[in-house]
Amino acid sequence: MNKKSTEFYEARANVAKALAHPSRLLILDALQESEMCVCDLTSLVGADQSTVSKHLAVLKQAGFLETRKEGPMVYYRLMIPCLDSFFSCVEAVILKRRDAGIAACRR
Amino acid sequence: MNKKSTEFYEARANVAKALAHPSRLLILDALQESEMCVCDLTSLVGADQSTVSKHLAVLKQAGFLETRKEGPMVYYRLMIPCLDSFFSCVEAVILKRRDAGIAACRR
DNA sequence: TGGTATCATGGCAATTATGCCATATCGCCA
DNA sequence: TGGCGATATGGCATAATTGCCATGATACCA
Repeated sequence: MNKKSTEFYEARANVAKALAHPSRLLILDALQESEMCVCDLTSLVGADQSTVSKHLAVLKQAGFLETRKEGPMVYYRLMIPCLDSFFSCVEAVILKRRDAGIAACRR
Repeated sequence: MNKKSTEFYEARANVAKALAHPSRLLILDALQESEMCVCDLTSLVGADQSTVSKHLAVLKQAGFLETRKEGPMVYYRLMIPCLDSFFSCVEAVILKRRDAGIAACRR
């Protein structure tokens, strides 16, 4: 049996942490359509520009995004093609909780 | 385009948050084999029993786990069958960051 | 060169997560 | 009934996250 190391799970937890914020999920969703500059994403998210910039840094550092400079603007694009299956599993969890929710999550 | 609501992303972020801890990922991994009681998982994780119990509560509340009581023991079992695709996408992100170059998503 | 627009970063306060201890609850058995 | 083992919960201290403000850095243009 392969005993997985602590780093194994820490690395995965770091990836999950990058996804653990509504604004970052909104950003990933938007970038599935096409690349966008920070200004576009700032107005989309509706937070301060510095806040959005930090969210983008988190997603880039985690490995989800890459950047492209064009003049004064920075365009972010999605680098992970499997987010669909990722989110469909998340959706399954949400549906599961919604179904069982009233019965199972109340104590 | 259909503008998704804030709750849409908040619900998904809550699911991701449940995955954003190494101990919880270890627990999910272990439960893919078979159901386990809290005492088993406590020794597996190597933390205080109350800590593990709280991790399990997080995973259950998020919709990943269900419980079965047998005498004084509580057995937790995995309720989400798609974690494999979920983690393979996480793995793709990790490889992407490690290479910082070309990495395909294994499906 | 000065001004403006776009992004990134430092710093700070407020919120949230984490982990352990102590303790409560539950099931079982002598 | 009393006691023990298995879990859950409250409380608290510490750490991490979040969001905004202020500011720095860069590109472009008049």
